[in-house]
Amino acid sequence: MVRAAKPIPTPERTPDEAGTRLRLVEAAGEVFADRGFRDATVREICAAAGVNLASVNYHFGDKQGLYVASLRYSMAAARDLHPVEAPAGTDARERLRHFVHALMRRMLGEGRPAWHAKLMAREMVDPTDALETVVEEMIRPAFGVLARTIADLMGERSARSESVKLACHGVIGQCLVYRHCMPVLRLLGTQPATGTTTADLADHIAGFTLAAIEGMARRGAATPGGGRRR
Amino acid sequence: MVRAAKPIPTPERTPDEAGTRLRLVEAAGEVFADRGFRDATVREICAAAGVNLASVNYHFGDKQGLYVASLRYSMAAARDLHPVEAPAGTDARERLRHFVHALMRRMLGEGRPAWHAKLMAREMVDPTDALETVVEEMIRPAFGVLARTIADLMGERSARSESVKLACHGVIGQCLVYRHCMPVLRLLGTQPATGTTTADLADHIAGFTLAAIEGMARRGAATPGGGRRR
DNA sequence: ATCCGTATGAAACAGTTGTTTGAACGTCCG
DNA sequence: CGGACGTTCAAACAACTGTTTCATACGGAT
Repeated sequence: MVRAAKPIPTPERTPDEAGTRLRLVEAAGEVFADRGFRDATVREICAAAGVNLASVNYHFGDKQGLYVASLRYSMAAARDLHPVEAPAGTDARERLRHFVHALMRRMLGEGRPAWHAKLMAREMVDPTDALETVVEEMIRPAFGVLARTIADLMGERSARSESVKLACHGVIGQCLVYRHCMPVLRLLGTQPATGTTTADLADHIAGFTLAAIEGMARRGAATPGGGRRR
Repeated sequence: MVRAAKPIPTPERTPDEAGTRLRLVEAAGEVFADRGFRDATVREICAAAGVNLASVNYHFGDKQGLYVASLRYSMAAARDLHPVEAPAGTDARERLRHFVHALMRRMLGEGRPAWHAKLMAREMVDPTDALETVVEEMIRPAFGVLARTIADLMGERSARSESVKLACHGVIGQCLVYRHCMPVLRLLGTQPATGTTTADLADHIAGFTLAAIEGMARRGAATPGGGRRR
């Protein structure tokens, strides 16, 4: 009766109220992350959160409402814990390194952000209506940071040139493989050696990318003259 | 009664019998590819195949049986249409180019192999019991081809060295991004320009990778101590 | 204390799912 | 002809899902 008038009661409660709502979002994030939106049942989520079955509909309207809430929550956490933008004034090579490290920590991070990347991976492979939000609030800004960095490294004036875009895709792909394909790598036996840290992987990817960009510039400039990049 | 004794009646029928069984596998491949295993309903698959609802249980035991059948079917198609191994005697650079082209055609190919890569993508992001089969029959052989090629390019004796593995992951990641993230790229507006063909993308990835490998070799040779950052 | 809006609880509802059932159909062989 | 066999069919089943319902408990303002 009262409830019908407001499917989602309030966008956010008073800060001290960290009860059912928050526990639901956190449990949901974890369950959605490793079961997927459809496979995850609200019963399982509620059990994990220790709340009543009806709570999700009361607080979030429906299952999808809870899903986008947990998505937003995990995006905010990732942005806070692993910002992709380096301090102003950092040179392009170090900015690239910084970006790759942040992205890799997002991909392979432990704890809360652990399911962040899983959620995103699922959202990419089979998108829901929430994908647009994710792209606009999370991916587009990060991509802009990367594109400007790459453009600087390549000596391109526009961060929107085709070759910059391709290089960006390459960087993202190199990172993504460790989130999207980890079960495969494990079965293959090519997962990073036990001593290898996330930072080691990030260093390799940044180095690989830098070598590629400089190498391609050298090759492009080789015929006319000895034009060196640095 | 008779059926209980053989959940999956026969592995393969006589060649001319290209009826219910084949139509089911093909319809299932397509539906599984863009709905996912759980979201796809046997009702939808049967409707698409124009067969009775009970056929899937009769011919394949259960839904999962149909799933692995369609997975095998699509793997075989991809292997036949886009072999990753270049003719014997091809030099390493050209072998890399060949591999990347084949992989990219698998990822972005039209028609039958279109859903092959989608199926694989889903299987990687959220694996079922079938993943092990996929890895052994499909991914491991292909990975071996790539690893030997990269090892040759890097002048490494062993295709199993850590740096070879990392470079392989990089190549695969660069290709994967176009399958796993296409909806994101579309929303971002960074999807390949309209004139860009799959072959163009493959050429870029191969060139990028070659430049990276050669650049890293040069850098390593320049400072014999091992030019490590950080 | 009483009232009222918010929140939680247990149970039920309605729809969809994979799977099973038992009958019908066609075909080959005796 | 007449069973036997492999296959298809429409209908039903049992389990599970997201969602709703209505009753109850709590907490502060009157």
